[in-house]
Amino acid sequence: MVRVRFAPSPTGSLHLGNARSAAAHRRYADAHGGAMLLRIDDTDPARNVDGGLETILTDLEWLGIGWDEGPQRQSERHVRHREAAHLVGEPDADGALRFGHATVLRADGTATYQLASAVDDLDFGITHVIRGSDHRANEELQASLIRALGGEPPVYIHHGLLLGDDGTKLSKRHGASSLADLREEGIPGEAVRTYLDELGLPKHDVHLDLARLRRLSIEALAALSDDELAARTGMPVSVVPAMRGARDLREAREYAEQVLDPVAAEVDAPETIARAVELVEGGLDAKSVVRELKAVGGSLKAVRLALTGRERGPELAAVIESLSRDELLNRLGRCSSTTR
RNA sequence: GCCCCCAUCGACUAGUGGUCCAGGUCACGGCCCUUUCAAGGCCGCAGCACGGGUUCGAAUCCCGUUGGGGGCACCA
Repeated sequence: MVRVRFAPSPTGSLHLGNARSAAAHRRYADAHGGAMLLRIDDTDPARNVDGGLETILTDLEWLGIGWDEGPQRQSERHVRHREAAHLVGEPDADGALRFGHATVLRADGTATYQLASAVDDLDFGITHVIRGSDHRANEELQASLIRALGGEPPVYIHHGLLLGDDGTKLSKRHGASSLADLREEGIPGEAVRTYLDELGLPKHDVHLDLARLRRLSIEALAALSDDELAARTGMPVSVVPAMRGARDLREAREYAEQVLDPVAAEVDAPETIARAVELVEGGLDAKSVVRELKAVGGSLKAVRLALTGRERGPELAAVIESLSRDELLNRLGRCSSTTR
């Protein structure tokens, strides 16, 4: 029975590297009919952030990644860790316990990552440890610790790292790389999940490809039904036509707001506006209205301005389609009266 | 400095000795669509890091070089 554990530290929103690891664990467990344990590596009180656990749970849910056991906080296992440290460690001059060259228990009695990780992997019957190559050097120590405790070490699988633009290990300083950042930017969770799954677990490093992520965002949006798109953006279904073509949820919201909240604008094209009013009153559909306006050489720009107050935005036909007849006449009428 | 890992278009990759004068996707460029910005459609550019082997035959195997990354904490 395969058992893996995803073990983030509660230091804030997961960055893409961690998220990639989470997705890889889920996939590995599923592929082998195994289980995934969620473990919170919070042995260092100094690094723990308030609400750190909740943030991680939110991130995982957003990605659609579930787990089978946990969350298990390492800090809650300190008694067992201390016991194990005394089993294998040697006291040093500062009152800490060491195993070989590594400290396993600090002088204040708290376990270090090396110890806690090894003990928990052993106690929870972890069969495969999947992690980035930045952990490669930890394998020997941790395996030794487990053997010293009378256990059999798991299989260690190290994969290449996710690199930022500068070609170094992705970290907070690279910016816009935490899940919270991406969510803020309007990238749908499933686009991120797809991207992470595409990464797989190669041994070589991989450059973070933001362009690919944006591409997947466009595709994820295209795959959403009208109702889903409306729900995700918190906008009424009626304005969905105006949101199509947006590249992310934030942009979709902006498009919708343009239609929903027009700003005042000077429009100087009375003939086009009058014609538009006629066409709308005539009950023509959006596309036909646009076609007819074009046929008479009307200024579509003026119509857009009249309807949204802006010079740019979603395709005019989509804007018209997103508005009710009354609202269309209202906005067009308001314009023709102010320009006359 | 020492130890470890890796190496196909700009990026992500397919490719595991012949079917590869290397295929796909993204980016990029051009065209079309669009009286806006996108989205969409079509076409195109571009690569096996280098040098030695092994072999009838190498992107695929071996060695070296170069390049890149990671580690060398009482951080995880």
